[in-house]
Amino acid sequence: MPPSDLTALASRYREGLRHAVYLVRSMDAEGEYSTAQVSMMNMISANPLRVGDIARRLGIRLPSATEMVIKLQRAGLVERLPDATDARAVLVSLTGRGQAVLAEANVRRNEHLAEQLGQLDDDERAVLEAAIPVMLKLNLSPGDEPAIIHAK
Amino acid sequence: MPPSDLTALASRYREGLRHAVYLVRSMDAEGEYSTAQVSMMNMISANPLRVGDIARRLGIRLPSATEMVIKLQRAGLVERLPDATDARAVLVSLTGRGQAVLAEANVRRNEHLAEQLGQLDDDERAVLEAAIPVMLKLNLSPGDEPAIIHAK
DNA sequence: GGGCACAGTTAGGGAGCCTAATAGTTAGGG
DNA sequence: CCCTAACTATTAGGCTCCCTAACTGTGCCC
Repeated sequence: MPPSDLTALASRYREGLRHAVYLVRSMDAEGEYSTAQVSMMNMISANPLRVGDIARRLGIRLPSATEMVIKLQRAGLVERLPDATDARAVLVSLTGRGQAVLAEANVRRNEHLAEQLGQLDDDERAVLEAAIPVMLKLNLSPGDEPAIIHAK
Repeated sequence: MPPSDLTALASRYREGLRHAVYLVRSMDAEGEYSTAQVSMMNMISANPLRVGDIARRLGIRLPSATEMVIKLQRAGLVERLPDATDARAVLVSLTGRGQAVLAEANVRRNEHLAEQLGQLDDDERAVLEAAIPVMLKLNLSPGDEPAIIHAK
């Protein structure tokens, strides 16, 4: 594929990305908990994770993860436990209430989005579904560096 | 399509949306100007717009648009002019420097994203391209004009 | 055991969004 | 006409989520 076509596709995909951001924002506006919070809770729902692991997987810096954890802890959704194998580390796990809230938030968000998806026809949905794995591949900063680095 | 499949698709698309958000954030980290700023500037690059029109098309509230305009004005990229037909309104237009900065920002962002797209194979790119119009359809805000971002 | 690396927190700051309250302008009905 | 209701934008204050820099405490290794 010639570079000029790539750039043209990039330009159009930027529009799609912008709309995706709006969609996420509209979902955040509906529910009690933000996308960031729900993502973090989903991340630790299977196994407790260290704060550093959370930060790395969310693509943010450690202090940002600490801040989010503290807020969720104050809301009673999350616990901070010592790691038996390393006294420096802090394990973050969902409380019982956190599990309930998370389950409900996931249902809510899925239903909200399903409502939007219901307005598409079958072909459009198939096209969207096929694109999801590609969208996942496009994630920059495949593991190490956070997505956001403030210039300056 | 049964509702249960819709919800399952919603759940998977949520993951795609999350990655899209990361991608946008990583593009913001690279350049000097944010996606929000570039979108606003693209919006007024053809014709000056009123602050209210900008807010509506960006899907944000009036005070948020005012704030963004003021910041861009202080950076010398944008001007606020009176509307001859309505003394209440304020028209926002790009300065010469704003036009130059915008053109360069669009090029840089497209090249940055094109680099990512270049790592896909042709089938994946075709799938992604086909999904863009569907992504745009998903963002219709009820009652109002759809938020259309003019990427260049 | 001294020094360095690592995990996390604290402190301070910025972008970008919000609601509520305010000032100024327009337009329509009495 | 004028008065009021509706509209446009701004100001004020507040929130989340992200950042860097500086700090505390722990682990490791020579």
